[in-house]
Amino acid sequence: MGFKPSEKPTTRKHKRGLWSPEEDQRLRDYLLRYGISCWSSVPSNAGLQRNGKSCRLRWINYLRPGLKRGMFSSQEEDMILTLHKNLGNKWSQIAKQLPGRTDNEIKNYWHSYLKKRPAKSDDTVINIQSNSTNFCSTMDSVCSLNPTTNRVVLGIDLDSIQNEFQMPSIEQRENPENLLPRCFFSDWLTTDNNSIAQNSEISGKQDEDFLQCFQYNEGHVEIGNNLQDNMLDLPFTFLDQNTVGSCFNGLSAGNAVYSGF
DNA sequence: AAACAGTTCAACCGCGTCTGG
DNA sequence: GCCAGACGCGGTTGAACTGTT
Repeated sequence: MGFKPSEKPTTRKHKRGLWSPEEDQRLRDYLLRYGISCWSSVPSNAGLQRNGKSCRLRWINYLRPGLKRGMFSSQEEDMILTLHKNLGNKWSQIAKQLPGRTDNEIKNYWHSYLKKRPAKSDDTVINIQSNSTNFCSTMDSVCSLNPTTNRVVLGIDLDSIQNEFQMPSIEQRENPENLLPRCFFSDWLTTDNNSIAQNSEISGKQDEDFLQCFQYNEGHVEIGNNLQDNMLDLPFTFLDQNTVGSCFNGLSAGNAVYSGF
């Protein structure tokens, strides 16, 4: 934190230090309602004495829906070790491969636990490929390897997703007046850079299409093949794009569904 | 029970990159 | 091309917590 709360200068423009529950609530309410256009304007609009940077960090690391709290599973540990071996301290890149975890969280975990741990054999990825057990569990989702297709399958409990992300019910979906708040799938489903657009079988599709494909495939998305070769270049594919519903047809233009976070 | 040491993790800082004028 | 503001990332800090003596 780098400060002592008791030493807060009264002349400081922005409040610093730990966030109070009231501040969290203000920020959460504001962002869920209006989304993010410009972080620097968020504090004043939300009635906070923080700076935009602090708000952004608080949101990303703590308030953002879909974050997974608590201990890392052994599978997650293995993934971090494998990815860190390949990437080094590219925490944001590593975090993208671990749904629900933040770069800060992973970085802390690395420095607190993994760095001190004796090196394990580095066949984690091979182990992933050699059996079909889940290797990545998150809030209500699991990643596993489809041994037939040799692709990673992300399976998600749609009920929990709907609750967590305030997705519309079937009835709500049919009513275009019911617009979603922004949902926050970017770190669940995106891979690095533009790999989706570049490599995906849905190249060229827009964000909404992507999410539509995801949602109405019973929560299953295959996210790549040849995992062993390059975990960071995972093209997305969809098990069945035809099962997409009209779930997000009610979204108005500019009402980003999952991107931008 | 108190003092000290070690650990955890939320938050800050600084810098590089991106973007729009 | 230049500049300023915004954003994103990795490194660092230190309060709070936990364990040990």
